[in-house]
Amino acid sequence: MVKILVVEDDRAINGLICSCLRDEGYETTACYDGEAGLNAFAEGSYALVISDIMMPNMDGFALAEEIRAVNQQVPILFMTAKDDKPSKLYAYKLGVDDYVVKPFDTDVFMLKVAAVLRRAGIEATKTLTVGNLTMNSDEHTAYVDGEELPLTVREFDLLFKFLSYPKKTFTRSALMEEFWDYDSSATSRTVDVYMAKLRDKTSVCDGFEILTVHGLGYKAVLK
Amino acid sequence: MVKILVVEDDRAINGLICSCLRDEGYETTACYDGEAGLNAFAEGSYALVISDIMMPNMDGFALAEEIRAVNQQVPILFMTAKDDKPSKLYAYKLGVDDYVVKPFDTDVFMLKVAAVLRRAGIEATKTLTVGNLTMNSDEHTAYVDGEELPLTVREFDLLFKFLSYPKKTFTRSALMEEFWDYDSSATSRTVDVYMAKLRDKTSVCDGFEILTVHGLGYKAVLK
DNA sequence: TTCACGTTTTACAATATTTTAACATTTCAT
DNA sequence: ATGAAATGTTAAAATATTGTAAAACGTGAA
Repeated sequence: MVKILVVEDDRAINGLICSCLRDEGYETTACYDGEAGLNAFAEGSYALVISDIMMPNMDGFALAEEIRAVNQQVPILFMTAKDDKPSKLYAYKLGVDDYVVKPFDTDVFMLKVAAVLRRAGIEATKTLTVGNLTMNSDEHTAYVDGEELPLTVREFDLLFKFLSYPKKTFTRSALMEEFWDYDSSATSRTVDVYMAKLRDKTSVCDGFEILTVHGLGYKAVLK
Repeated sequence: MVKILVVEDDRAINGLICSCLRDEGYETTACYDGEAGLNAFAEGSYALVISDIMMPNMDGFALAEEIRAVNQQVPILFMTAKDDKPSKLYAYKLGVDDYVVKPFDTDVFMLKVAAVLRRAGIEATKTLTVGNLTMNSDEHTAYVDGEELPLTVREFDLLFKFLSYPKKTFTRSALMEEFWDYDSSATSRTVDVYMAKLRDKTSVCDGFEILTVHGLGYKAVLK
């Protein structure tokens, strides 16, 4: 199920958008200010964020910035009455994927949503580049300076996850829960072994580093 | 008839591309600058636009922007010598569907064209050529160096799929879901047996190789 | 029915990956 | 500084996955 986060303080508009999206088969979460939006984003895994710009507590720009700090992948679609060029430029600088000026036709809007998701589905989410490393989840391949870096499935999954959320610390148990079978009896020390392997294999990478967070787990940081 | 618009100022390259595309059964229109491309696009109904980036009068980015202003659907494939990241990002932001860096192999290029058309939901050509192998999905026949390669229906379907998405890894369950009956009780090991058969039968092919992705499934890679 | 042919299962060998376990080293709180 | 706890490292052992050949199965044509 594709989940979309809708952040818009005007409850009527928010409701309208959510209902249209649900008609199209998406699952929606409504938030009425930027802060609530950011909290909701941290909770669930959303395929797309649709946000107004002018909102109480935290505006759309600030929200986009906060989201980009933890996630460079998720597409963000701005929706606003502002049609001035500086706002537009600023939005694109933040890595926003599209910009819709209110009032808009819901049909056109839905097409934009579909286009953004399609683009994200085809390109953005499936490939990831950090420094001289490129990972492609379709091919399940990793390349360093153009040369293939052989990774096992588990190694690939772990590295892809870490690089998808740079700076985020993952606990051993969170990783085990996500990548190991429900009934796997593996010790959490297993994760440590994988980290050692990944550090070894990615020692030729120049864009990031896997750090230990003592007492918690691991994280990848960009450099 | 599927019509493709080719916008490229280098007449030699433009001619080469058009001739390859016509060989595959597409109808082509050649334009030698962005402005001419835009006019041509407005005239006819094209299923795909292939465009260079650096061109006189109007560059590829501007052309894509103009096209997107009137048509959000048509797939656009950029073709360029530029391999810099900003250009790439900008291209994707404009809703470009793929990006080919020159010089490129015509085989790979044709496969990309077919893949883009397939994603756009446009019926692609029925024949596929990789190295000395040619497959025709209408006739369900395969030829190696002009000689027929006998394949069963299932073998044909699998091989055609793999070569339609080179480098993409297919899991056993995805393949079973696509090619086996809903209520088929076949084990996923069945797929392995077919892979062995295909590897055996295509051992005389020089254009690709079927690789195992341990823990996931299989993929075909061009060589 | 038998035969031919494609499909599926099975069994075992060959590989590759994952996990354990042991010991080394580092970190952190006291 | 010191010791307990956490983490690093490594290789062998345990598992899991894949390759392959042969047999079993199913189906339609002669």
